[in-house]
Amino acid sequence: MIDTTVESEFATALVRMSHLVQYVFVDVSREHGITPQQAQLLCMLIGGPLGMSELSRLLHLEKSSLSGLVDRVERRDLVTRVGDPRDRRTCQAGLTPAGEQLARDVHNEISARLDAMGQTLPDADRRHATAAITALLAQHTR
Amino acid sequence: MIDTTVESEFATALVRMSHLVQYVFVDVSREHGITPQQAQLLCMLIGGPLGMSELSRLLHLEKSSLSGLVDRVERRDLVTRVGDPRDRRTCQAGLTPAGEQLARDVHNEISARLDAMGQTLPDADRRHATAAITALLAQHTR
DNA sequence: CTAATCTAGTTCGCAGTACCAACTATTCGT
DNA sequence: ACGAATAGTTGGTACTGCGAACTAGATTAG
Repeated sequence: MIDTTVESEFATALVRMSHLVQYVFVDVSREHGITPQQAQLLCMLIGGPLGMSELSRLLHLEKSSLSGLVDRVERRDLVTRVGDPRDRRTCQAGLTPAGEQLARDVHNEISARLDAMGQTLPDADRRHATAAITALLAQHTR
Repeated sequence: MIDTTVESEFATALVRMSHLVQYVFVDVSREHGITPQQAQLLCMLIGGPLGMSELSRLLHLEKSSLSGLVDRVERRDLVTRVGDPRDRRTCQAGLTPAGEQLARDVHNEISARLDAMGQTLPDADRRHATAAITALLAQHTR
């Protein structure tokens, strides 16, 4: 039997790294009493409120999925929907004070853990890898 | 108001890269009619059957979650449970021929897409980044 | 200016994910 | 042989994410 499975060190490294990052997300979110999806949403709102359509695009979610996600964090008083009087169809999701605090805590904790991992790398290597990844992201995020 | 949010380029790059990889996983899995979790399980079994406990550890899932996941792929005839006569408590999950084919297809397609992304990087940069990530993974995977 | 259309978001039903607690069955230690 | 440890399953709950159908408000065409 022929082994038809392609082995790419690059792809393998990315996939395994991705899982490692996911696990950090899961762990930190859980420690703060929310789900990773909710954490991602909160972190995305740190920069300011965003419309539902915008969020749905940023999070790669169908608008119906997003409605539910926002419902659940709103029920926890972490986010509020604010309507726009200029276009009464739309609304913006923004962080409540509690949500703002939680978002920053989660964001900082995740950054701290990933940075701690990065410390095991020589500074030059880490900077080089960061630059390469950032360049790759720039190419593949429209 | 003070901005208490830490900004780390390294952490940000990892998180965004992780999401990009996740989207590839979601897209490819969907195109093959399975969920990303099922795809991850199938890919993990390419190397041969594994016990439920082993899988639960590798996938960071509670054993009850894994039972359900294996149930669902077994219902689709992609995986079978095989009991061990030497220890009648345990069982191994292994790929069926259809599962083997699907696993390889999904794995190859994911690798191909990630490699294609990597092509936008100079060879030296890509190799350097791969080495750095691999080193980091070695440190943080027991 | 109204009718047709488009857009923004919600609701509903469904399958899947993941957890915990409780359980069964088997094996191991003494 | 009996109590403890181990492997896996079951059942209940909350959350995730999709598609289809829907509501309401904005926009465009005639």
